[in-house]
Amino acid sequence: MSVITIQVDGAKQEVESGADGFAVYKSKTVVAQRVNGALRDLAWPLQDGDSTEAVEISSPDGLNILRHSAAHVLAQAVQNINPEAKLGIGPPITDGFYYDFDVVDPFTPEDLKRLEKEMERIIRAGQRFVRRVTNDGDARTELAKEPYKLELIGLKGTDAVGDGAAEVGAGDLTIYDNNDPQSGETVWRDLCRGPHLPNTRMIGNGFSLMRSAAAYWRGNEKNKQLQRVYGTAWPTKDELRAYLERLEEAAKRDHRRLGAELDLFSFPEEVGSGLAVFHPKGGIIRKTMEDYSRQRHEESGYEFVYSPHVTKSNLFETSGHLDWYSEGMFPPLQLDEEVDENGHVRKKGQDYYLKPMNCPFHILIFKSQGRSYRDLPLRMFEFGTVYRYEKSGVVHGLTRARGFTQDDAHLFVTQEDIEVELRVVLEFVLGLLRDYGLSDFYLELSTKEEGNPKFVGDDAIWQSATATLEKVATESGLTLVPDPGGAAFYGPKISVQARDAIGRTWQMSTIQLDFNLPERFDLEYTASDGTRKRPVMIHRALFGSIERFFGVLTEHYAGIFPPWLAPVQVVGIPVAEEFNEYLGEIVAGLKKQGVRASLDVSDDRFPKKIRNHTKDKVPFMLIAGGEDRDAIAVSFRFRDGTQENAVPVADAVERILAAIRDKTQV
RNA sequence: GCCGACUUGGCGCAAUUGGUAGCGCACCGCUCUUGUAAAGCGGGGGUUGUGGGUUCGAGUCCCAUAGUCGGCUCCA
Repeated sequence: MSVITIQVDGAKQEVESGADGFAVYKSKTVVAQRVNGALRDLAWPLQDGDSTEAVEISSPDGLNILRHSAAHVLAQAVQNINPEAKLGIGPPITDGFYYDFDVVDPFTPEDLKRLEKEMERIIRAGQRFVRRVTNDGDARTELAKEPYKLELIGLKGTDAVGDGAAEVGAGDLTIYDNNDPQSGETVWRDLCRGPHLPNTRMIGNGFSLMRSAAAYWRGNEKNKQLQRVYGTAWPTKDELRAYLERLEEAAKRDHRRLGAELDLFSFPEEVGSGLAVFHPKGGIIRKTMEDYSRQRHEESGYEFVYSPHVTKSNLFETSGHLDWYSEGMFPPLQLDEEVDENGHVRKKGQDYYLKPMNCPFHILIFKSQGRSYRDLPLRMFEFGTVYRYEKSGVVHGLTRARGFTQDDAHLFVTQEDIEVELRVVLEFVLGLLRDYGLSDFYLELSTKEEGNPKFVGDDAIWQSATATLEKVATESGLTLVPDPGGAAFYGPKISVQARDAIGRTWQMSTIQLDFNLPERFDLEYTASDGTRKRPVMIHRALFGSIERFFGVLTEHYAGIFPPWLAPVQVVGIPVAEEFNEYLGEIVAGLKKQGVRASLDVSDDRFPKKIRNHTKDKVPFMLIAGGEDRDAIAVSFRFRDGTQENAVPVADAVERILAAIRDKTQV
């Protein structure tokens, strides 16, 4: 036997010729190897001079391999139970995997249970995943009964593969056989570029099927819907359990659930899908958010404007919205048409639309008089309520509604001022988001997609606008992620993405440059040299929509709002009725200073009162009995159950006022 | 919009194969109430989302419709 020299995890090693990953890695937690930078099965034979690195099951690559292998096992289980099922694709995704099937009947929850059992059987059998190189012709014969796989073979090597990349890649066309370890027989196969776990046993018991849903083949609405089964898979049962607990935790802070529990808002069926009403407690939070936003805008040179909710159609014809986005608008109200007895139109009617955007109104305000360079930058701000006809399947609590209020501003600036104005706006946006308690950001630069007719306007203008945005974004020091094709139809944008308390990211603020609408509306100002020039518009919203931001904050805080936002900031809880008067005076004093404080004089007993207000997530509970009254003190209790006794009243009041004033969390 | 599931007092849930709609919390009343996450007793409240149908009989089966949920597509 000859000997070859290879690099194993950076160290030189001599091994027998023909050795593979199994010969090099003995650890059971190594599931694959990276050979000369490419992910390979452990069974991949190593050549002289190769460099190989171990892929641990718990590494990002390892988890993907585990999950992709679990997807194969799922597909095998489906075809074992229903041989007529046609295979779509089955890639790993964040925290799990899915596989798409063309089946006559959609999967039921009972089906999923049965599939899990069958998967367990396959996993216990310890089937080997074996890679086999094939070619177009052979693969087509072998997979003749799999129409979707045949389509993928035809797409091999093209960009159109998209999600199918797990099946066919740039290299050889490969099929993975699942071989029974006893008989050596191939029991199942799938077109796949791999790599895979050495055998199914390594999937262990850390997997679970989560749900089924329909999904369009290759993500295209015009294609047939396949039935998708989602699963999750982890190296160990404990990690699976921890994952399910994380989901449970996220469900607990779902703003739709907290909205009902804390009596913040609701979506009455009588009003319509996606249309919220805010209850008094939610109303206080919302008003506080709005008041603070107004105050900051005022301090930063914005002027406040107002515009109506409906307008004649010509406004949105000029803006271009009716051309491109009429599907997203509520249908028109047809007014003023008069028809005579013969059915002939005597007076032509007029279409009115609910506004899906505020910008055209602000533009009209700009146009209401001749503008000079001295007026610029002109910053118009409005809490503008807009209505968008979201498709019925996409409405989602406050985060995707059909009626919502944008904290919308439009800045009219000279070409020369764009950069400095953008910088100021970005700083303003980030500062304000921080005040509301979000602090972990990155930026996304949404640009135009070449060749897509959705994007209007001159290429050169797009390029310079994009370059300016990129420059400002980069200078902010935050991470900048490209988002090709994500721009608005009228211009590129920066969006601020914020991570919440449990690490989820939300798109918050957007700052969009617009060279298009000023053109369409023929906006002009007189420059210092007397010439007429066209201003540039910057669209920006911080919250995006107040409702959505409200929902995000609710989830970020899990309903435990910081005192300045909490609907009830202080509750006085007397140990017994006798102390109502003593505590009542303290509460009255707080109220006089603008604190949202109340005294619990209900018939409930003392412990019940503590329970009630803790559940309501009131930040400060002031408790008083005989000891406290004698010392002119209170017992200061917090919603996490901690308490400080014998706090002098003046100290307690000062701490409450400070927390509210400084917007700190307690 | 597409696929699937779901909808029972304010909220969370029950109701064997179709056979008298129940429970907890909340609410109302009374009694009690000085120390840290649920006092006791009593009471009211639902034509089971809505509209049709099948049946001697429908919360339960069928159709339609509204809404919700999970995905897909979409998100100016």
